[in-house]
This record gives sequence, C-alpha cells and structure tokens, in this order.
Amino acid sequence: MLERLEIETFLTLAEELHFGRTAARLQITTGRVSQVIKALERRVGGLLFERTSRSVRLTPSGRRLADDLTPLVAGMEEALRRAADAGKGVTGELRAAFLGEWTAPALLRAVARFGERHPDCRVDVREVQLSNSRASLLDGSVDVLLASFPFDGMACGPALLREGRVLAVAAGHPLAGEERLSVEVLADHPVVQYPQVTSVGFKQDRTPDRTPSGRPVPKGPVGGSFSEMLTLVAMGRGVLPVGEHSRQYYPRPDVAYVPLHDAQPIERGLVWMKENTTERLRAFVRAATDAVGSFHPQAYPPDRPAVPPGRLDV
Amino acid sequence: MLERLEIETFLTLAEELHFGRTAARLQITTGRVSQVIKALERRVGGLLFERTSRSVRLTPSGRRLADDLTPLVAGMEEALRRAADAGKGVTGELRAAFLGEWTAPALLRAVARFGERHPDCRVDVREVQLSNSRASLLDGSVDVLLASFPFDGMACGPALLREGRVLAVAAGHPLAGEERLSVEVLADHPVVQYPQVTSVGFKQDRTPDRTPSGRPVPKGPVGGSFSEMLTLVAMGRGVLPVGEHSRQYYPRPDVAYVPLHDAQPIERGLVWMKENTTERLRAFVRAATDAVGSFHPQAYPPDRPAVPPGRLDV
DNA sequence: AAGACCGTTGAGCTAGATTTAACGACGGGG
DNA sequence: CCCCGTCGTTAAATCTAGCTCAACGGTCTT
Repeated sequence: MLERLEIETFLTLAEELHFGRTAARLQITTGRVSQVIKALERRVGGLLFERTSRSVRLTPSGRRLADDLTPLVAGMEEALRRAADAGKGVTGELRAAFLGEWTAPALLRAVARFGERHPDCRVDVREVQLSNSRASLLDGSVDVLLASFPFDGMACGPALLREGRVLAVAAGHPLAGEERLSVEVLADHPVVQYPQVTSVGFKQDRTPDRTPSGRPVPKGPVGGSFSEMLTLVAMGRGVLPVGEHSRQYYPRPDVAYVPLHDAQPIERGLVWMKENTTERLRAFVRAATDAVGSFHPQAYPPDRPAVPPGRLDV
Repeated sequence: MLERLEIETFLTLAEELHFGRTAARLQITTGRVSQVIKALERRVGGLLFERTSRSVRLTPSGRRLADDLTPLVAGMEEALRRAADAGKGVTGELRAAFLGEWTAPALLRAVARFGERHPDCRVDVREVQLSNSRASLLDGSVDVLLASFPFDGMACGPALLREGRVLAVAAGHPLAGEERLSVEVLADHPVVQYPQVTSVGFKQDRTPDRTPSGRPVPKGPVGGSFSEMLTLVAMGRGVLPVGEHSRQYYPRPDVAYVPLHDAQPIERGLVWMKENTTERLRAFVRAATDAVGSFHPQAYPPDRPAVPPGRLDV
C-alpha cells in the first residue's frame, strides 16, 4: 500500500509535469514533492519521471502506474461517498457563512452547486463579522466559512477569490494623487490596525510590521470593524491596504484608493475546523471549487482565467 | 482520499472483528485502532462497526465500504507490483542472510517460494554472525536478515519463528535438576551477557536487567559469540536464558537446559533497513510469510498452528 | 463478588513529516 | 559572453501530529 500523500503527489505531478505547481496544489513545498517522488522511485526500483531543471516527463512505467492508479483513486472516492451517503454523512445540515457581504455571491454559487448534488442536505447560509468569525467556527455554530487567507489554526481549501490590493488614504492625503504605489510606502505612514480578535497571521498579511525590504511599519490606531477602520483613514489617522473590491463596495468621497502594484494578491477561500472535516464538508468544498473556480497559492498562475469579483452574480 | 493507515486498519478490523488482533497485525496499539476507526466514522458521518467490549460487528454501511475497498486495495498492490516489474524493481539481485544455522531451513523455504514467484531475481543466501549482523545490513552487503526480535533501528516483518525459552546452566549447577523454573530465578544468579555489538533492545529481551517483578538481575561475564557464552555457562560463571532449539542444536554434557515456564516466547523474523524498503524486499517478506507461516506479536494466538522449528525441512 | 477480557479516552512524548535555505543545472536575453 | 531567473535537489533544522501509555468503565465468566 502507498501512503495517501505518495499517491496524490505522484498523480498530481503526472498531470502537471511541474514540481512547483504540484506543490502549490497539494499545499506543500517543492522540496517535499521531490522527496516523496524520490522515495516512490526508490521503492519501485526505477525512475517514474525523467526530469531536468527544464522539463518533467513521465517514463513509460510512470505513465503505466499513473494510468493504473487513476481509476483506483476515483473508485476509492466513490466508495467513500457512498459510505457517507449511507451513513447520512452528506445529508443532514451544513452551516455555511460569508464574511463581508461582497463575497456572498460566491458563497451562494457554491451553495447552489452543492444543492444540485446533494438535495438531501439542508444548507444554512449566514453572515459573520470579523469579530465573531473565529468564535462561530469554534463553537460549532458555523461549519464552514468563506474568508480571507490566512485563517490561523483552521483547515482551508483552495483560494476561490483573488484580488489586487489598493492603499486606502484620506482624500487630502499627500499620496492620494499618485497613480500607483509600492508597498514600501507603508514604512512612511502609520497603518491603521485590525482589531485584537483577528489572528496574527491575518494581520501580518494585511498590515505587515515590516515592508518586503525589512523597514519597520509604524502602527496607527486600531479599528473595531472594517468601516470603523476606513473612517480612521478618512480622518487622516493612518493608511490601510485593502482589497480592490473596496473601490466599488466602499466608495467614500473622503477616502482615495491607490493601487499597490507590487503587493501579493489577497486570497479568499473556505476555512473550517480540521477536527471536524466531515465528508459532507469536503463535498461542499468540492462544489465550491467547481462552482467558482480556484486558484492555487500564489506564484503559479491558474490554468483557467481568474473570475473577476465583479462578475460573481449568482 | 483516505490515509493508508485508515484503509489498512479498517479492512483489518473488518476481517478480524477484534481490536487487539487488529492492532497486533498492524503493529500498533489498540488505542490507536480505536482512534483511527473513530476518526473514519466521524468523517463518514455514521458508524462502521457496532461494538461492545464483548463483540465487534460490521454495520451495513461498514460491510459495503469494506467490500468496495478490498478490490481497490488489491488493484493498488497489483499496480505497484507491475511498476516494480517494469522498473526492474523485482528483478536484479537480493542478498538474504540467516543468523544461526538452525534458522537456515526457514530462510531457504522463503527463498524457494520467492524464486517461484520471481524467477528473474537472483537471490544470494549467506550467513552472518552475531558480531557482524548489524554491520552487514548497514553497509548494504545484506538486504534482509532472518534474526531475533527485537532488532533495534531496523524495519521488521511479522514473526516467522517462535519458540519457548530454557535456562542454560552448568551441569553441576543447583538448578540443573529442576523440572521447570520461573524467570524470577534470574535475580539469584549472575547472567552471562551478550557482546557489546548487540543492541540494547535485544539484550534487554534476552538478558533483562530486571525480573518481571522488578528485582535486579546480577550481570555475569560477557561472551563474544554464542558458543563462547555457553562455555561460560558450562564453567559455572553464570546462567543464560536461550531458545528451546539449543537443546537440539547445542547439546553439551556440561550444560543443562531447564524450561522457563513463564517467559515470553522468542520470536524471529525478517529485518532490514527501512531506508531501503524496496518493492523487491516487500515481495520477499510476503513470500517468506506465506512459506513459513507467521505469528502476530505476542498475546494473540496465531490463526494457523505454529510450525515447529524441527519440521522446517526445505 | 472478583477477575479476566475488551474497547475507549486523554495526556504526553517522540519520531517522522515538512519546511527552510543553500546549491547546482539549465536557458534566455542583454 | 555573462548574468539572471527558473527549476529541481538536498541536508539540516523545525515542529506537528501520530502514536503510546496508562487509567477507566463496561461485560461476561466462575
């Protein structure tokens, strides 16, 4: 028997023929992919891939193994699905939530797709706030949540939404007139801070304490909610990197949005407590991925073109 | 996808319907079996086994899942075997060794069975000594070894040989006339020690430093080889617990063997470096298991009757 | 009533999985 | 021609979660 990771790594690499993309899809590092494939090859006693730093190709026995394994994996997932159906695992109820109303359409698309596939399962959709998002997962009042990555301590699926970042500044701010900015400017202005309840990883992503070049970022005042934070920006108390969608969803005459051309995109996707990763939940994640398309973690472009947030009508 | 351990645990339990035997076969603890099955059930969303402390039964969905999974696992192993064949993984050469000539017949049986299944693979059989057994695996001059458990730091297959223990004492020793003894007597006489090169786990098993009740065992002189150790016994320098086979293979007028009625049996099986667990090696372990029968770790009786060492003619 | 057997549970540890970072190979562009 | 960016590999460092251990409660036997 092979380990799950060995099978998944092998089949993914056989499909992608690229270590970096394989790693991104499996949420591991390229080093790990290399190790796993190598171990598999040592075990089998022959090469499965011919690879240079320039190309990756299946060997004949590699192709054969991939062809043999693919239907078996499909069968295994099918068997599991049947067991979950029989055990009422994909029926019953699922509580899904979104965080920030502009993401609701994406979630509703996922819910619709899931509903087609599993008509027996009731899905509850609700909204959570920045302040209670974590608690709602922890106390079980929500099973799965569409939220920004990273969401520390939770399991997460692939990214479903991706958008560029813009810097929110007061209308009269010296930077307000710029065409585009570098994230390096964060070192020169106080940055409004997210509330305490949000996770360190999240804050680090949105309001890093250092610029990429290592310069410290001055901390501005803390806001309790997103609109409160925007108000602080409008008052000139600080600047705030936000997602592009804010332009459309939070147009304010007293706030200007300037593109940050060298920032990593913001990614959003489904998160849940890994302690209760049920088959039902997996089915929902699959439905969501199929319904809205997915991105693999930064650095490797998606195979299909990005779905612009604005076009996400249900 | 399921983890390998989940699949194996589930299928083994479905077959054994007993947590203890399942754990023994998989070389894990019953607690782990319980955890894994529970996790699987949580994931599927329903019970797979109905169990009391008295009985374990498959539920309908459990039976269904087992029936679905079994052929898939078989297919996976078949695919792997084919890949190994194509990649020359089960051809080439395999170096197998025995430790103590009386175990040679068992190894030769295994070699014969393996030869039938894999005529393309040349098998070299050789003998190693207590003193160089570990080194021969480490330096790659031997791939797999039939030796006593435990063999620290090496991977091992199921036990293939099992025998009771007897205490070797000098012919004139006060204990020489006894019918049977308890291992507790070890506390009352110096015990001849195995050479330094053997592993701590092995020495602990053969010449423990405490009796089961916790009394310290006095250490006698160290011998460099088995016959040297027996000579020390004959000289009255100490006693030595050995396997029953010694009666037949090391009959000495100056040494008496007295059964230890409450000692765990000595187990022997194949050991190898887990860093190069190749498909070829696995095939050999399977062949050996099929050829000589296997025991699962102490405590749970084997399904088939033990093959007495004396009957192991090739 | 006591004891043997069995599955469960939670705390705790350690081995193994995974990451990190440095490296060498390979092409393309200036 | 050389430098730079991309890519896969590797060894060492890190840390997680897989696993064991031990205590427990239930069940059947004598």
